[in-house]
Amino acid sequence: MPAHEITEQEFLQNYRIHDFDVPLTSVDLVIFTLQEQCLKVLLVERGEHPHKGRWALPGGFIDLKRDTDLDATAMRKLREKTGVEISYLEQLQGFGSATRDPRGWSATFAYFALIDAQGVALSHGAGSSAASWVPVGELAGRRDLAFDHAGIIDVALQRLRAKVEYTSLPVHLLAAEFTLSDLQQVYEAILGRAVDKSAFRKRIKEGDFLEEIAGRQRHGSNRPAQLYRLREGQSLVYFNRAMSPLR
Amino acid sequence: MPAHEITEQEFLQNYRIHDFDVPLTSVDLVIFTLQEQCLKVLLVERGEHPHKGRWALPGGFIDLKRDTDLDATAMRKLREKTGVEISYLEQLQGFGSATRDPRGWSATFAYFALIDAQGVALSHGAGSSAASWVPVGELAGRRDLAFDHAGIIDVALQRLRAKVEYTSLPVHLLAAEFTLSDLQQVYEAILGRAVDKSAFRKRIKEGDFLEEIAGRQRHGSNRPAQLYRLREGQSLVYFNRAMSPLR
DNA sequence: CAAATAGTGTCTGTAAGACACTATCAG
DNA sequence: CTGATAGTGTCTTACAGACACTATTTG
Repeated sequence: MPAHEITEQEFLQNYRIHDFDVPLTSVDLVIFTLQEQCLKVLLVERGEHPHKGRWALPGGFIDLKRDTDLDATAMRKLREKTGVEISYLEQLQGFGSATRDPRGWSATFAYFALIDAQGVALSHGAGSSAASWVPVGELAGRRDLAFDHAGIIDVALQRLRAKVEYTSLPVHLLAAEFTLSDLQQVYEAILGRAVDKSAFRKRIKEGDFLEEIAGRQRHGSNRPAQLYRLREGQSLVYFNRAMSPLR
Repeated sequence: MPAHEITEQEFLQNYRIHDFDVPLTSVDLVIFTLQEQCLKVLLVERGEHPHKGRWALPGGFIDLKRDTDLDATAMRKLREKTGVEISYLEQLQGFGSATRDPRGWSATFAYFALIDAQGVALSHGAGSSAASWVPVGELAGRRDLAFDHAGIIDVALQRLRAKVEYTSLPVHLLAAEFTLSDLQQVYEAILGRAVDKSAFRKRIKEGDFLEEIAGRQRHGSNRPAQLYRLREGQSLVYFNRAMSPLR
């Protein structure tokens, strides 16, 4: 023990991170996609203890050497599981308690991703033996998810459904080019109710986050539909009214 | 190494949390209050390394023995610093990176609290030598805050200002009994602009989260004002329109 | 009475909802 | 032509903003 007051530099030289207990800290992802008008969540079967063999959210520990920050960890996990490089990713919420993991006090930074699942090949990486897209409707009855992951998915779903009412979020579930009817169907699939076409289109056009792709139309046995793409840098637009009165 | 596949129980018996690196994980609080119509944040002067002597958000490590979950840690910190037992508390966001703390990879669960500061005696607990309420306007120019706390306060302020536009959040900055004029002043202080009295009162009454306190009025040299209190269990009401058009 | 703040009524503008209407393709 | 889906126009409704008006106290 030095007689003088120690400097910050001396303090750091003698500092040992494991001199006191810290919780087990991880990052987990709730990855949503849309397949056949049905909202689905990606789950992986755990290949390791604890909860080996049970289904869980993709995620894992922070790589202290390679991940510069939490977003980097989340992005890496997303890439490892789905191969997807670009998508909508936001932090959902932290979950931490003494009892959520049998190994002891643990905390997780849960993320929330929306991807277009067309052409996504699910990888079976280390630590997970299988992966599958599970319709959110089938999750209600399931008690077999690992840790508190069922609860995390619930919170993610609430957030998604809330944001759909007043933001442009759902575009991220579509491929780069889509029609306004496609987009309307996404809103309807998540909300679980029909929305008025005229009101919907007025709202979207006013939001001004899409641009027509000149000359590109989708043809069917009907009037061709204009194709749109997301305008550069407009990943999330807030409308100033919710989509339907709550009262 | 057992020849058979190990069971979950065996796995847990041999598990050592420090067999691999985990980040230093903490909980920090952005505690807002209103004094003289001015929004302020609680800062404490750090009494220990690192960043000894600099101002920082109140917070610290999770007590793995006593805190059952993250909310409990946040509530405990709030109580230790302010003595306040009941207030509005929500999780803000996680912040984590390799560089935010000189001790190494660290992550924090940032919380967001609103309290009525009347009668709050700031305690000078262990690890902090002084505490003070700093007006948010004075933070813009300050470069001397510890860690990434200036950035965390920025995010908290954005969240607060956004939510004021479409929720009943500001009631939590007032004492239990208040007039509608008091409440309007809080909205105006946070938004930094005047709001129309008639529109404001219609909106609040329709939200139906306040109740008149029968017979209780505040008297001055003018018409007395009805006192209101928050209705039981109505800690946060969402309006279905933002307060002012964003476009 | 005046001064001050509490509280209401009335008009207007904006955007959502309902829904009927027109447009444009394949076959 | 029909059937199908794309896309628009018109009327109504809900509610925020502006702002003038009334109400009730102290002194």
